[in-house]
Amino acid sequence: MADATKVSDEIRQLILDKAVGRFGQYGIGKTTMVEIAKDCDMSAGNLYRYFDSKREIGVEVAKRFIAHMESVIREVVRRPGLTPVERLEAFVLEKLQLVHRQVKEQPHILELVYYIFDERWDLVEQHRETQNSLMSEILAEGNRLGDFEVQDVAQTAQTIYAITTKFRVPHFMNRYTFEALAEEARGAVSLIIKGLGKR
Amino acid sequence: MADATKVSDEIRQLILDKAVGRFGQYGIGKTTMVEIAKDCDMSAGNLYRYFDSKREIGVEVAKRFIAHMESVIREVVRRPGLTPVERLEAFVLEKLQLVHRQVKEQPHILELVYYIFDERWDLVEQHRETQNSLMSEILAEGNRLGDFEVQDVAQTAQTIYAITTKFRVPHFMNRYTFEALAEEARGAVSLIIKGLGKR
DNA sequence: ATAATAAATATTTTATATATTATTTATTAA
DNA sequence: TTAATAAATAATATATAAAATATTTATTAT
Repeated sequence: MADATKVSDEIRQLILDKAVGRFGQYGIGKTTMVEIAKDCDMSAGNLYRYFDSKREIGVEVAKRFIAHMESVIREVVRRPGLTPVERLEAFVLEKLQLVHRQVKEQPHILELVYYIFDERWDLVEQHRETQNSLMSEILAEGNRLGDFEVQDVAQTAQTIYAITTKFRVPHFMNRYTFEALAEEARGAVSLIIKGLGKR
Repeated sequence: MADATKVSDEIRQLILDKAVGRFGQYGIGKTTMVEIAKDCDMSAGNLYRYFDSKREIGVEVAKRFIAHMESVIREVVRRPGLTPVERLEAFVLEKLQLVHRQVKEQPHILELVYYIFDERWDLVEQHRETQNSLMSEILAEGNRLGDFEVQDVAQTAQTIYAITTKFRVPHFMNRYTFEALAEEARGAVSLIIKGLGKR
């Protein structure tokens, strides 16, 4: 039984692997269930033993993408030896870089994210909470080391997340060059840092 | 001669007046040139003596809307007797309120703004410059009165404009309630103000 | 019993015809 | 000569038919 579920989870993962490839290159609309099935050496109908719908596959792929971003950011931010200020800066600038590169290199994956924006707002909120708690971690460490003097850590984290929105929403990536955004982001970070410091 | 152009400008304004009415209520797509012409008691063909295209009418209506927002904000921000901090807060919160109300009451007008996003990015930049110089005004006054201690006024104004993006982009108005956004905006303003203060 | 398929059906997308509307031009009035 | 219109044309949007694709179901294999 535990075995059966493991096998079937492996097949789910296989399907998702193949789906990312197609979705990333051609977009969800131009990818057919038959194509995904062929990539997995199975029939289209059989996909439905593992997912309810193409839509669900799309959502799972988007979830993976979000999870990937979260882990990259987490790793960068927690890299040993950084000061809290450096962590905060990394948080904002790495995310910008990540999203910007994605927009340029595999814009189709972002279709899926927009998908989630419309259908699974709960996942967006969950992501935001994850990011907020990472930011809270940075702020708390800053407080501990005496670099910051933040009263309400959680609410300040939320504020910082809100005001750095421009630097991670795909929409803006096509309007400005990466350098223009990065420049603004650095300005934002240094203003924020001043705001966090001792009075 | 000066007379002729005045007359023809009056007709242009009349056309725009009628167009706003239709566009605001039904959107640009559902409004026909014949309808606008009828509202003006003229033939559809005659509209082309005053505008090159329906598209141009749309752009001019959007320009008006932007100009209206600019004047409301300018007035609020320059209201006598406010402290620089109050002006800054008014700048952010009034804009939020204005856009939010617009989204709820006449969403179609924002179609036109998106229109401009795609076709007349120069107007968006011009608006941003206008807003930045208003913000610079606030910062300079704050410096003068000793409330702020801003090194580079212009660049700080730009930063503030960038980090308050979430509070004026229509897209976000449907995702969050007004109160949620206002709460975040207040948090943002107070963080910004700490960042502007003396070290 | 579980896993898979192939065939049947439902849904969605795409292509095409039709109708509406934007724009231009020829004509008339002030 | 300027302002306007009505009629003609070009472009766009809407409705419809055809094709492609997603999903379900009946059947077969393991």
